[in-house]
Amino acid sequence: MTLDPDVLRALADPMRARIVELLAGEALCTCHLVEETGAKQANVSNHLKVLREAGLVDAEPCGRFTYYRLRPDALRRVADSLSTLADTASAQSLTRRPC
Amino acid sequence: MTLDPDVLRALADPMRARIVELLAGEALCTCHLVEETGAKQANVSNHLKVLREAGLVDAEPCGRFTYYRLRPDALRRVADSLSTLADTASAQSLTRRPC
DNA sequence: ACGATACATCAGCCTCTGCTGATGAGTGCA
DNA sequence: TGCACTCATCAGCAGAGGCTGATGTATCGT
Repeated sequence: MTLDPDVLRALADPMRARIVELLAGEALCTCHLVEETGAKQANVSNHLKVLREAGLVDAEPCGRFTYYRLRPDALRRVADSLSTLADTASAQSLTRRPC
Repeated sequence: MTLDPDVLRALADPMRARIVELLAGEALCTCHLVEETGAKQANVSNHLKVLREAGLVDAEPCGRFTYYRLRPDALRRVADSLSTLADTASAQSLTRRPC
């Protein structure tokens, strides 16, 4: 299992991480996120685009609103890749390649 | 469990992700990583500094060499935070705050 | 039909960050 | 002691990415 740079990069930004944490609790539309984060609308929209393209978030148009929903499977994939990496590291913690 | 931006940012870079994957198999010194990645020595050294400051890697000076070892606990912490975030998202997948 | 609202996109600016060549410190070998 | 090697750090540069104001599109209420 190899690490996905796009997903990790999307999660690495503090504002996007905050959005992900907010969306973990409930589905929210952009105006909610603008209100919660205090950021400008264009800024939030840009971050949501990054999260969407990384596959971390689904957009659900609903009238003139757009609800955003977190994709737990995407989060779980990253968690698994990091977990298995930690496991292999633990297993070979004493191995050291000679110079 | 909140997401650690420093650790995620450290993992988000492709070259650093590659270094982490290499270190998951065995402890390596900088010259090994320079050889494996094909990057310049200064570049690798900078990436290792970022990984070190994020707590993802331990440096073990050994004569004129410096061995780097992955810290599985740090990796597991990120994995757990992402996993619990995925769990809470799954549990409340139908909740939607009204506009 | 018109105004208000929600959202996306764009161009411009600015900061951050990764890459490189050069230099310096520390270590081991002849 | 002198030389080669490993590694860290620095200054400089170039590219990426985040923030903002402005504009465009679509939808709802009156």
